[in-house]
Amino acid sequence: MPRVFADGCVTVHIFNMAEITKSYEPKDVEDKWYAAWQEAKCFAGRAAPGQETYTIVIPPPNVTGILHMGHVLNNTLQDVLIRRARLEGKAACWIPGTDHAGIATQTMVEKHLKKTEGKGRRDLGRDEFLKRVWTWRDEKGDHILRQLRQLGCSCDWDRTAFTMDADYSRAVLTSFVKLFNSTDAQGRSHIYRGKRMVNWCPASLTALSDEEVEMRPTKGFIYKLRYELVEPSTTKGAEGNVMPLTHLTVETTRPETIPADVALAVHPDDERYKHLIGKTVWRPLGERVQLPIVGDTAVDPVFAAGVLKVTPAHDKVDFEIGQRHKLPVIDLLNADATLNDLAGPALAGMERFAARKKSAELLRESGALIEEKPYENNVGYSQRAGVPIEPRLTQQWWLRYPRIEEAKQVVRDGLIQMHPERWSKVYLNWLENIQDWCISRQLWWGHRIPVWYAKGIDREKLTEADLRDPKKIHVSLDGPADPENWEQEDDVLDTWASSWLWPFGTLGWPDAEAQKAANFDAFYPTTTLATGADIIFFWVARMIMAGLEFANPGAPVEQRIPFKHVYFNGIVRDKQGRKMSKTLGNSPDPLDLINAYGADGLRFGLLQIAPLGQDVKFDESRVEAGKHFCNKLWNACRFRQMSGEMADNSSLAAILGRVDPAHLDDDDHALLGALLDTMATLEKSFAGFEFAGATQRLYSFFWNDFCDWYVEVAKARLQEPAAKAHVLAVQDLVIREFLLMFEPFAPFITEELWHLLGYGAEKSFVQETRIETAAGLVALFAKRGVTVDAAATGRVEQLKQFSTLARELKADQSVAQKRDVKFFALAGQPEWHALEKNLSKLARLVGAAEISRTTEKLSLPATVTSLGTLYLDTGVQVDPAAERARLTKEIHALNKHIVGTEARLSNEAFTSKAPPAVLEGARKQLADQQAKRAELERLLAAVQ
RNA sequence: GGACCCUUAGCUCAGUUGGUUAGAGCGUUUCCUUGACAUGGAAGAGGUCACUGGUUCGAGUCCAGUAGGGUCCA
Repeated sequence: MPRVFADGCVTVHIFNMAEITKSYEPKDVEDKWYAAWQEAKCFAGRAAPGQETYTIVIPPPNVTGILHMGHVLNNTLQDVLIRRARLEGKAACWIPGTDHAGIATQTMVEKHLKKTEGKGRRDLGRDEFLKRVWTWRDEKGDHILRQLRQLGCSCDWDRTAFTMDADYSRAVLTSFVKLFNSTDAQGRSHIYRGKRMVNWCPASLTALSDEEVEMRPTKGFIYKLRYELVEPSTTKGAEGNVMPLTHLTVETTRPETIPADVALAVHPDDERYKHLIGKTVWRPLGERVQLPIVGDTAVDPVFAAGVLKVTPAHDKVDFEIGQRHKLPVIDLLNADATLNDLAGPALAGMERFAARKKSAELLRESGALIEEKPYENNVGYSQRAGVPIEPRLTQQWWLRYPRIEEAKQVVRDGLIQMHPERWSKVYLNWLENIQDWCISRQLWWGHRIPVWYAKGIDREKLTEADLRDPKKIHVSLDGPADPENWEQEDDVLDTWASSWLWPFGTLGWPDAEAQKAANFDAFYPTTTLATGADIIFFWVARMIMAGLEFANPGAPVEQRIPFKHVYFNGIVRDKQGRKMSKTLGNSPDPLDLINAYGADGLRFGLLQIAPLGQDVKFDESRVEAGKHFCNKLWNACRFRQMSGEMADNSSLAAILGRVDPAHLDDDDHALLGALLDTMATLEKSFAGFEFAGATQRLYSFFWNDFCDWYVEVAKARLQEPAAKAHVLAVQDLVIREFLLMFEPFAPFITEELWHLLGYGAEKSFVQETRIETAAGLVALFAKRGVTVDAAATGRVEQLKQFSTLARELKADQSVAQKRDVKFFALAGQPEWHALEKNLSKLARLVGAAEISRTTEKLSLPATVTSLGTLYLDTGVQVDPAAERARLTKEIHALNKHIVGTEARLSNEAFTSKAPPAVLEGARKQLADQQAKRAELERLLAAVQ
């Protein structure tokens, strides 16, 4: 379909060798090529026998999520890796998918339900509610996967997985059953059920794992309270004097829990109180009862007055103290953190924070409150719901992690490498202090735990032994044969207890047939996991343990690990350094950026600010620069097309066949040298996951080495009939190799240009081409009789400096734009020889009518180059004073460097200890600087 | 309290085994629409590399400490 641009330019997209337009318009190109790639199924992970594979599993985004900048960075990185692997000839497989995200999704649907129908989930019942969630997922889900296509992600979409898929669910339940039936090193079942203190989220009404709790400093109050002794006593003061004692002073931030106090605790060695152990105090709030004073080493005698109120139901430490002293448990909180009747009539029914205020008032009235002062302490918040969690004693399912030691060892041994390496320390530290994992959630959306209780059994009172009694508990994938006698567990599994199977669950595990169909043997272990360090515990560590436990059982450890490399990308932050988040509204919509700058521009721009594992502040100007770079590439190719007839570009051999070794000049050699260097740099960058370095080199190679210099100097050579075909061949070669290197970073524009310049046949794609290694290209050059002359780079560098100095001189003389000026070079024979060969292109570059040799010293403005003194004849009278000032300034600047170099060289320690190359470099530098200064001084003296 | 990271130009960032005069993009100053590209070209200004000390012939780079910022774990 013809497209008319604003400037009236009309373009028609035909498949091959169309005329290149004036500027790059990403939209059409992106849509067209993505559709073509998909149609050709060229992202399919297919491995020939023996072919090296490269596998990535996507960190599955929430099924109802939308693309944000973090996804863009993370997925661009994965796409860069997978596309590069394809170009290297590996069987690349990138498995996409989504996570059912239990709490997040259920909360979202519940909110929607409330808003549209005014109902809660319990009004609908479990089955009906789940139907609604699935409908929601079908309507709103996978949006993010479509967005990833717009970014250019080359996932194998036929493998798209979802953690709630039937197959995947079966994998999740299988893992549960296997862990339930297996034991750890101490012979204990990996999975058990127990009434323990958990992190309870009063908003989501479920237990959370420790990892889902976030400690936040929170401003509140601390209340200093009197607990009256039933029998007054004495205590020892600071000087050992005996003083009367009528009450104990307790400080607490949670006075509303006093009705649940069952004791006071003091340190057993505390001289002030140890004689009181066994005595009693009056509870100051709630039912007026006597509380025992117990001695426990968990009490910090230095904190506050050294007396702790013991509230076993509402604090983890208190619970443990309660257990040690066989104290009762009074739970006065409901699931939603309102107070129940045990709190007493004054507080019952109140919300916890209101109850806190109320109880402080009551205590003040009764005289028990001594003081109330502002206080900041760390409070655990539900990461998802953002409310303070409550420690709560409930029955939950727990996992004793399998393979903890092995999981440490594979990282220590380098079988799994983390990039940057420092994260392995964080990982190991977590494993050293690992706690059992609370895997049950009181939700409906998720994998329902495959446990059935015999009807009529009291679930609250089941013992460890009962759990192993098949008459009381049934655990299996498909449930009991006589379902009428059983009731299934209501809880579902933590979302992470499904996604920890992701690297093999997406490859067919545990079904042998499915594994074969997915080519599990070729693609597992996966190669690289790219993710954020914020989920190193949630996901990375757990996947490693799961892989070791379940994948390729019995095989050597290197076949069981889930991945070989973990690349931690940084977190994308806003200009103020804040995390980008929906609530802050500080994240630009990536699709807006794609519309404004093109997907390639966004990808390239973001990678330029994404150093290894460091957080990045998002800077839109980088994305704009990415777009500009694409446009530069586009126009360089456009210029190539306009410079001469296109010849056979269909293969590297064909292009090399058009390169004429007899016509290779210094510029060709320098350019090919830079190309080889860029290729080598990329090879090194990919090996070390250093993307910023790779993008920088690509940028400078193409823009500076190729466009700014080679293309400009080649303009003169293109006028020579004998050299023209050769020069075009060199350009075709370099553009081809550049497109191959650039394709992983900018797949759309490279694909388009690849075809426009005839590198690829119709219905073929860049990624089907094998990229050469630098060494491989050197060998191909050699076959063609070409040896890249490394010394040419230095000679070209001299010419670059020469033109810069010539332009600078013109600018100084205010004739920067005049093109009819004359230059005279006062040069020795070798210098003139170097210049003579390049006069036409130099004249063109600097904008001169003529550059010629002079053997006489002239009275003209001049500059000193490494190829001789260069005089500029503008035809206009110069101002001697200004000339003297200019030369003096330059001499002054040069002097500073000479002084420094002289000082170094006159230091005997330096001359005796520095390596010869460094020493020689310094000597040569000094000689050059001194010669230049001498010449500048001569010029200065000559100005009259 | 423990661990880790960061501090380089006005802004965002490179700078991987220590070695000429520390780089890029954006911004900024001057000049330029010359047939690839103004999404461009040319020339320029702009840095005590947070601070202090140490190791070394030589430190942005290595070591120790200080200050500020950030993250994780308790």
